[in-house]
Amino acid sequence: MPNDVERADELADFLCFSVYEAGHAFNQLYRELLAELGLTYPQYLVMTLLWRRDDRSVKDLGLKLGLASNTLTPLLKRLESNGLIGRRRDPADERSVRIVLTKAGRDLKARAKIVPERVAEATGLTQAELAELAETLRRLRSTLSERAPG
Amino acid sequence: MPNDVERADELADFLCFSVYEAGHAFNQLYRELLAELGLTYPQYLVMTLLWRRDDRSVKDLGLKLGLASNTLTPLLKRLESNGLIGRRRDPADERSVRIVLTKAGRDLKARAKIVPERVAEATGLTQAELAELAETLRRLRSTLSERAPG
DNA sequence: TGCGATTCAATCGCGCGCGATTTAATTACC
DNA sequence: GGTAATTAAATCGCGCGCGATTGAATCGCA
Repeated sequence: MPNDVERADELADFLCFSVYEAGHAFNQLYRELLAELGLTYPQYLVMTLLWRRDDRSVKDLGLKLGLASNTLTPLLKRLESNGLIGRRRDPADERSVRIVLTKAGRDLKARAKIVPERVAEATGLTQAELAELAETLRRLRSTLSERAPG
Repeated sequence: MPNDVERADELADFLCFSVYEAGHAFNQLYRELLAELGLTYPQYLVMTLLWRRDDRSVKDLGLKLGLASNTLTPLLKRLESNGLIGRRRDPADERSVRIVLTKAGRDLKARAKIVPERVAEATGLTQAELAELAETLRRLRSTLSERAPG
């Protein structure tokens, strides 16, 4: 990619390539780290949420991850068939499906402990830089998704 | 997502969610902007490269985008069947396939001009901030992909 | 010249993302 | 209480990403 970016629209294209590539790079990194745990990146994100708090609805997971049931249902079925979670209808509201960790799912938390450590290390960034970048992206994402309130 | 991130490994998880979401947000934004052009985000990236310089090999496009033929070949066939590009074997090296813009593909460049403008606008960032963020992500991506030179 | 190694594109299989639709349960309101 | 509107998951279709493999063309080297 050329470095002679000058105008805002070229910068936007440059940023767009950068975000695209950074996403790929993170995906690749997580893929390698998660391979021995038998998890994909999105599956790891779901497990992370469940390790923080168990027994969530599909809806709740979807809100945290920005995903709907069309993505989550198949993903959760894979986690279920891998023995990491259980899925059952909420007796109090049969529309809702509650996701709970199995023992294997809870036990995986300890083995997954090294993942964020390795990621932090691989970025080569200081804690302060990590925090700043994450916050910048978080704000950028807010700005982008507030636009066009469709 | 909680804001009480303190240790580097929690920051890494926080960053990972942020990158994941920022990627989604960009995808979403581009999807809306590109819908009227009949392009997807990766297709737009390919077209952008071809608008900069026409007549590239699949290999070259792949190097620029970090994609291999398993992703590019079907994508390029879609662009071809939409009449935006042509694909032909390089007579000088029959292993290689050259991608060239059709008239419709070249004409689309003018209509696509507003895309990066809208994106720059939607980020709500100044030119300086755009440039800095893009450069940070570019460096992060370099660091991440240089690790483990597999 | 011949033959193994390399390179490039294509193909296969699987797991996301997501717009759109469907089905079932619950809520709101008359 | 009955019906319409809403809500939650599931399903369908398609387009990426990507590890792995295949097949054809080219290169390297004796």
